[in-house]
Amino acid sequence: MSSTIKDVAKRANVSIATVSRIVNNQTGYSEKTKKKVLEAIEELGYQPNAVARGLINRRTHTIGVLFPKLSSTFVTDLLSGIEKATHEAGSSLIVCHTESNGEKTMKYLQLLNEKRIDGIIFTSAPLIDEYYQYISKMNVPLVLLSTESYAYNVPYVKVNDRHAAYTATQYLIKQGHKDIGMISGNKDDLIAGRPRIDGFISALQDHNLPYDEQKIVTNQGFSFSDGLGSLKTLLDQSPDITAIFAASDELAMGAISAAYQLGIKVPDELSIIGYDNLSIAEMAIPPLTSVAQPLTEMGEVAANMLFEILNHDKVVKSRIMPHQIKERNSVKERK
Amino acid sequence: MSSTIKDVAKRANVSIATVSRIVNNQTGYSEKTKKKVLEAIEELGYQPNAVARGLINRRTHTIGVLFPKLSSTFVTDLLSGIEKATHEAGSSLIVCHTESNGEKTMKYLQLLNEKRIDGIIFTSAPLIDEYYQYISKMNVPLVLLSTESYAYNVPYVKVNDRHAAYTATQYLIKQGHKDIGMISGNKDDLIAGRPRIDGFISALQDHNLPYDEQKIVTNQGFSFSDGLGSLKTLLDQSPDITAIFAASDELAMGAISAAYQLGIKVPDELSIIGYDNLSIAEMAIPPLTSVAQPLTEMGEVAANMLFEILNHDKVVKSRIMPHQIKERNSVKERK
DNA sequence: ATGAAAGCGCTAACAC
DNA sequence: GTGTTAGCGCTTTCAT
Repeated sequence: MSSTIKDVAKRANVSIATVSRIVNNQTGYSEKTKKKVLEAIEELGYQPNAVARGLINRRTHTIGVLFPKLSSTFVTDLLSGIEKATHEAGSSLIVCHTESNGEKTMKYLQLLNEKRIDGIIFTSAPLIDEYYQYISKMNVPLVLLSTESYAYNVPYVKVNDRHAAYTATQYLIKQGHKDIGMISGNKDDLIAGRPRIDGFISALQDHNLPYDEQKIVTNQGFSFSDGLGSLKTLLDQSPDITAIFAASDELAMGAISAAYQLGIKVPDELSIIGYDNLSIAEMAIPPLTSVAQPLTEMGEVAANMLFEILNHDKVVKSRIMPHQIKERNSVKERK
Repeated sequence: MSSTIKDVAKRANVSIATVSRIVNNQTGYSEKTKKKVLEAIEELGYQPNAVARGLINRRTHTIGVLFPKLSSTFVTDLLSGIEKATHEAGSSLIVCHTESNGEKTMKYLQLLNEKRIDGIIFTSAPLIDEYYQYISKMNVPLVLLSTESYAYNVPYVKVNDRHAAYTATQYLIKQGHKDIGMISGNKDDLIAGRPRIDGFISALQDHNLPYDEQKIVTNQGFSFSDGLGSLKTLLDQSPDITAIFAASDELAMGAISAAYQLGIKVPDELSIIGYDNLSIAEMAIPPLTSVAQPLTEMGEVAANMLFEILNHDKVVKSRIMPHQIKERNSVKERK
């Protein structure tokens, strides 16, 4: 049904080469022919076939983004930034939800390869050797988002997790808290788990506050249900704490819910600070103070990096994004 | 860098036609050649070029999904269902976030057309004439998700909003509430706004409960901040209500937060039921009772519908998905 | 069972 | 300023 460049050429009484030149804003035609061709295009409702273009130009104007199962609004925020920047750059986005499953990731990578996408954004998961090797062979640029690689030199966009955790803990300390606990994610997760724990411990030590292992409860992940279960454990281990740093907002929400069930008043009896500043933070009761990551902006930056490489062949530098405390009402000053 | 069918043919000492047959599991070659070719493929790491295939087959194995800005986890749930079914069907998904902006939608539609995607899922927004006409010209199948069209005969997947709202209200009534208010979305939204209001009113009338306009507060949208502002208005208008039906979980969360600020105890002094059963519902304090829509499943169903049309040329029937009350602790029985 | 060749819709090099 | 032609990587007749 849809017409081709041939149809346009025929209708305007020119060759397909001329049509191509005009469609691509090149030079080498008179104003008169241009007008004629444009009219023919209009009349036929001609839209260039991006598939044919992709075949010859070796550029599909499509990029792929991979992400594992994550706290949902975390993903949405990242994604909407990526999507925005991608479309502004005239490309489109193929999303691949890997469910933190290695096999599936390889399948996706293969798919993206067959589709000859222009580049990849790899999100929130460790870039293991197998993936890296495969992507290298694909020969397309790669940007890491909300993750980084210690083994390979791949540009990334993320906040400094250790630093952000330090800031959060320090905030609690400045509010007068001296006995502080942490509900953490997976301590074996070297990207987001461990650094936040390290930042927490550093802050305590730098301020000469007591620290021992009983101050931390670790979990499998960063989810609400992890947080729900962690509060009691933490309180059992360290009954005297007056404040908690939770390594994600969902963890914090879980802790708040658990506190409610236990009859512990937040923030009067216990202060809690979260991490991420998702939209759920403002819905909490009380509204959750949190370390904000600029997720949407991070998504945009990552996508723009990719296009920088793609369009200008530039070597890009990784970006550490700023974090900041978003104050709400879940932390109380302790005199 | 990546090799082509030609390279494989050369390496295996056969013609490209033979390679093509083997790759596509057709007939017309000996086991011996097959083995030879498969080896060559393996050695070269050959992956067929989907772009070239798309050009000749007129099938890109890519579908597009359009959605406006929405309560974020609502989108994620829908999206993950679509994504799952799409990849299981061997296709990929291009996401287009339209921001409820008409102009942008047309641009996306054009883009999807140029990319020659196989089909479209149109989500959660009214299918206006301009879109419908354009998609018709594109000549690709269309499925509506979480929306429907009264003007055109387009298959859709959604719950019966009016019925679901009725169920929610009836639940409140069965819990002994006689004076019930509603915090609604946009009353001019004929897809999700109006039907829920109608369902609410019907339930009241069917049970001989008093109804007047003061019982309902309408909003621009379905957001948390809409809900935050609505509670006081509703209580001012109708001070005697003991229960509220909120037309979305975010609206409900907003109302709960407002109640907290006002010192009103939920559910002891005021019961609240939400709509959607998003993941935030379980994070609320108290956990929010809500009318559940099977969002992920709806996404899967919509995608599968599209593939049904695409692969088997079937005429598909619209699907009304079941809703159900997910009981938590925000509604209290009133004796 | 296998190969040669045409062609999908387009771009770009070359010719005039 | 404009047209002719080769070819991107593949599938599919049509021969053999």
